[in-house]
Amino acid sequence: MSEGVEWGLHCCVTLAWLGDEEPVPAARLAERFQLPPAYLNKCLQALGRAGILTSTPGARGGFRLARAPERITLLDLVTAIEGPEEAFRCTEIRQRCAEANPASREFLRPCAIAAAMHKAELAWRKELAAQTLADLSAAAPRSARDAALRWFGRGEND
Amino acid sequence: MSEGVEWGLHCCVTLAWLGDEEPVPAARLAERFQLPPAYLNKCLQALGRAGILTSTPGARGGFRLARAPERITLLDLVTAIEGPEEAFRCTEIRQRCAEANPASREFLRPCAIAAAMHKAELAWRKELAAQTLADLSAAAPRSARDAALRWFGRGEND
DNA sequence: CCGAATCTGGATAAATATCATCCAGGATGC
DNA sequence: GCATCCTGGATGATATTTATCCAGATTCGG
Ligand code: SF4
Ligand code: SF4
Repeated sequence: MSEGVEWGLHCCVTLAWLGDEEPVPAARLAERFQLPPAYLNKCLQALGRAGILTSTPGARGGFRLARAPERITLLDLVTAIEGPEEAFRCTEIRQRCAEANPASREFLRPCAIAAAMHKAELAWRKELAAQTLADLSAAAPRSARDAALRWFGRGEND
Repeated sequence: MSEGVEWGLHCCVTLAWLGDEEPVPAARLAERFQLPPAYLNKCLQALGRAGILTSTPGARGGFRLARAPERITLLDLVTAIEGPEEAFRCTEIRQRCAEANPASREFLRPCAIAAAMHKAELAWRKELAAQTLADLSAAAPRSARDAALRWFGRGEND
């Protein structure tokens, strides 16, 4: 799984803590986590395209959550970064069997192997969809949240 | 996910169909699915090390299932090929926070993010562990099994 | 005992995906 | 106007996956 998922999760949790009063520049988030600014920006762009973040260009611009943390699931986030493809990609090696008969109808329906892997993938997605950003930010210790607020200079007004 | 998982699944289902009367050479399995023989062999070796297949060297040697298909789960197979690491690897970017305080005990316990991703991974593994090779070979259409038996020249005695 | 078949495992190379940087363009606020 | 900041494409570096090859070791059949 791409490293950007971890980055995106941390950034989103942080944005949830900060509230969406004013956007946070990508460079500032990168600085916070000591991540490569340009590449983190690419990840945040992906989250923007997925409708998880909204971006405002220009001075005093940046990123903020596009909707309430309660309505952003981990599945949304993972899908935005990793893409919608399943982990198990079937390459249809079955059809390459030496005596494969193209006329056979058997190859049209998904086989048991693909179905089994798909079922497991669904269980994974379901679990991710059951957890929201709000859960994450609530589960973190208060001290972590306070530290983030302080670091971003929002300690007093929130 | 590595392509070898699909190969391994197909090979194991086929081996389950063929029974373990006599082993099947890797080259023959590769021929069956039109896969690169040398690389497929590497995958089968991994299954061997994981205790899913047993290999017999020498003439008339090859691979066979190490135990009954009912006792080989998809999780066994996937883990053997993909390795035991979880998809989500935490790189502890939290500790890189600008004001990270090494003395803080907060960094010792796993954070909410890692816990959430781990929970989803467990759901995936659980689903994989619930399905066995026997389920797969039973779910496949009879014609597929018959074709495999015929192709391997085992149509008469099984 | 000999030779063909077959696995083992390490070295190596090719192909691909991931990670990272850079830059020109456009938008926004001061 | 100018500094800030996002956008998106091009490009390069690095890591992983895929694939090949070869020198042993083992077994079988004759
Ligand atoms: S038989 Fe199933 S797993 Fe194999 S190639 Fe076809 S769909 Fe994929
Ligand atoms: S806070 Fe959680 S997800 Fe982030 S680096 Fe630490 S353990 Fe990993």
